[in-house]
Amino acid sequence: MVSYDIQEVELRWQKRWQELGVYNVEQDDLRPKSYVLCMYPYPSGAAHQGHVKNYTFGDLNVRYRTMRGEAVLSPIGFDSFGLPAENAAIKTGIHPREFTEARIDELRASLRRLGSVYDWRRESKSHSPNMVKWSQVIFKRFFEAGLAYKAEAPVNWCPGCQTVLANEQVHADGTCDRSGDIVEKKNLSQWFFRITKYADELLDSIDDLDWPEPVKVMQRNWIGRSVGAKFTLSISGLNGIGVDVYTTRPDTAFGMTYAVVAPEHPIVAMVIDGKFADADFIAQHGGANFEFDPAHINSVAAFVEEVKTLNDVDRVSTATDRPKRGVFTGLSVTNPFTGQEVPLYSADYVLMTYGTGAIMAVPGEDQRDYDFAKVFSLPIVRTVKPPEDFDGEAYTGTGEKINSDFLNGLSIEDAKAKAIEFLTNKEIGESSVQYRLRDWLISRQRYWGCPIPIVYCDNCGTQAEAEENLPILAPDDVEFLPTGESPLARHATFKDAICPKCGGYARRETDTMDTFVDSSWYFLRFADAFNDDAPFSIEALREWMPVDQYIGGIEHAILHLLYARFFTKALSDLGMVPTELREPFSRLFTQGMILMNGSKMSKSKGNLIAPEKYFNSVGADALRLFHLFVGPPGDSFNWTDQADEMIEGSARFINRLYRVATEPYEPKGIDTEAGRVLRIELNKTIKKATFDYERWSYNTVVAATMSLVNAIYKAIAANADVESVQDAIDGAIKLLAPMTPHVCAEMWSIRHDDEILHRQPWPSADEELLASVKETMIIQIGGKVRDRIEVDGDIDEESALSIALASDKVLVHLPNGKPSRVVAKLPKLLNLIP
RNA sequence: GCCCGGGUGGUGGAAUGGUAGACACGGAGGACUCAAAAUCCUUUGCUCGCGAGGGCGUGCGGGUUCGAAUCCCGCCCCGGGUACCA
Repeated sequence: MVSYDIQEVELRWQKRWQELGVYNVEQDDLRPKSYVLCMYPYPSGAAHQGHVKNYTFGDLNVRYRTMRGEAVLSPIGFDSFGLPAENAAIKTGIHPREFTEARIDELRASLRRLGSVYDWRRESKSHSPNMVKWSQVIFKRFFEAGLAYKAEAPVNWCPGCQTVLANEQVHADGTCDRSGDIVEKKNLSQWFFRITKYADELLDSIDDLDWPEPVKVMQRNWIGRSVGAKFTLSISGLNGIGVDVYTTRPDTAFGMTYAVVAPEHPIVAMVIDGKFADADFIAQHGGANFEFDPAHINSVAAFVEEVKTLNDVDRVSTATDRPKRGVFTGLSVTNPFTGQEVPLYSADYVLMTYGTGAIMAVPGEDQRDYDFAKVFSLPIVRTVKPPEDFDGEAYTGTGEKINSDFLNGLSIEDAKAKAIEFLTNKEIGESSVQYRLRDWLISRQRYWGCPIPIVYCDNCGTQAEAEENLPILAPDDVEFLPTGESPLARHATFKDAICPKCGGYARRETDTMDTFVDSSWYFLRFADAFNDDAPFSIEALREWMPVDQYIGGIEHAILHLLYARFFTKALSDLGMVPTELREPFSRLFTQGMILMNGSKMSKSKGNLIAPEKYFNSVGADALRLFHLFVGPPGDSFNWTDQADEMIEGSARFINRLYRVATEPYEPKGIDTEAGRVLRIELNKTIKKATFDYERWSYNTVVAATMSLVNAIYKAIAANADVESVQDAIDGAIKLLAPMTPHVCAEMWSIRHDDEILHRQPWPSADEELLASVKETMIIQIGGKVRDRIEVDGDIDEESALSIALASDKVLVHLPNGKPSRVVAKLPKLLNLIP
């Protein structure tokens, strides 16, 4: 079946593109600039099918845009810090650097073998001293600007990874994104990035991004802005002690029949400490009429203990179907709207980490409160009139306000505003905006990451390392042990530092940064990869940023893409990137996954079908073509036995074109009409393929080109003229050049005296020729197709009708011999209504 | 539960309100060959009919329209995200 030496041709062209530097670009390039980037790959070794798909899309875009006359920045690098290398070190004793470099070499070789082209001079590796230095410089600037801070907080600890995790790395069911272990809560002092400062801008500017809608929706939900009111509920019988609550429904305050605090709320600790049974404390707060039954101290303490023993999975995952649990605190609070006292409960359906950790409970209009009220037999009052036929429990719909004194009769919206006005006037509350988004925890108790460039001085406190001392590199002489303690913390001298302020002894921070920090700015470095003075310059970023086309997996919808957006905005405010650069990625494409039996094809599942197998048999071009042809780029593909047959089919098509492109064509006689038909087909295909390239419909580009090749074979069988046939072949080669680059380059160079195909301009369709083509007019009777007739492209309704009425097929279905009505979309369609 | 996608031949899929099933894979038949492979050609939604031709058909039920896979309403199923966020 093979008609050319695939291995030889593919390797030769890979070498040639590299030597010619076709895809090396300079800042002073005069062509229009664009930037195409695939997401920073983690180097896990040789490429898998997911990589092949991803990098084929990337490479295709680079080559297509280059042929369209653009100077395309196409860089590549490796997200080379991370846990697997360190875990391997614990297991095998091989240093993470050595391990990682070997994996990078494998992945790099795979990408080259795939035929992916890059400006390799710009290659980056997160663990290189150069990149570590710039990560640390950026951290230092963040620290100085108050965007990086250290705080004690309840954090997610993964026992499997032996480190803390960001909220974004913990799944809804409380398991670790990477290892799947159940994440534990620990109170630790950790470093955070103040991403919440940008919550509003991160949310609002999503609208303007040319990104897939599902990704935009996920980011909006993750940031989770909600608008409502915050106010204080004072403890009945005491002065100066209260509980702040947050609600999005201040209009329902008249329906508050109890209040709830989270088990971790400070007021709960005060109950357990016996504060409310302490005569001095009560006297201090003017509690002459205060009543408290000390029996509650034990029952509250017991409840808090019970909750503590539950991990997140127990507490959260069965959220909606588990009966509500809680305990009466023994305290009452006063509803400021009604003046009534209502009981204060503690329950774990209220989370300390959201809002104020306390709520007013309105069982009439909130299902969770309703469920709790039922368990504890608490009163339920409706403040919104439900429809007549409402038979649910809590009513959350719209309606007229009732049982709400001065809010009665108002709409919910108006009542909200008036309730906030009431709180503001009484100076016990105000309108408030809350976010689901938390600050980004970046500390990791691991070795193979970028060290946090901070020292702790007994005299001067927490200090950023002096810039001239950067990079701070992790020492090589460490022991990798599965103890859960970072090798850096155990190292004899790494901790020893000099305070940059006073010059005295200081203790060095031993935690490293989350690897998502590295991938939050690497794309900026590519634009100015040779800069020795700064991570990047404003001028270079003005030339190349933002990334015009970003390509990667949907699994990064929140984590990487949100962090990178935050970095861009923060760096912009710090003056390190252009002020007008607020978003890093103009257009995003998320490719589909490769599945096998319904689950993701991956090394850990042991269901990999290695690309090497195909590189060594049918070649990279055929494998690329298969991935492009199999379906829409955004769709997942379930790998079955049929895949091999389809890959064979791709190889067959390539050979079919190769044969016709390289064998001499000597027609016996000339059929000019056959030539004309082929010419029309060629120009139609150029038009369609170009349109489809622009809309990322690569599977239909392949289909259109296959049709063209079929037409070429037909034209040859019909003795079409040589020029028409040769033009059609050249056209097909150009249209396929971004998809199957090697064989196309080879065919072009054979046919055109060693010319470089990928430096050729993109073909354009002959519109004049296309305008002269006859169209097929569909004749419908009452919407059903009854005949098809060839007509001129500019036919008018009158002639179309007379042609139609001359057709027997039409007249059979038209009892009166003429229509009662005519709908014409000429020249494509004529619909006659009987 | 809520929020996104999606449901079309034996299979992957095509069709931006206008010929449903392009293009492939697989199947069937044929040519070439001593034979096989490779290659080339024909055919391939279901159904009635010898045929010309007709009927049905895009998860299900309604609707809008001259015309619906496509738009609207109500369901069913599959995939993903999210999960007591007040």
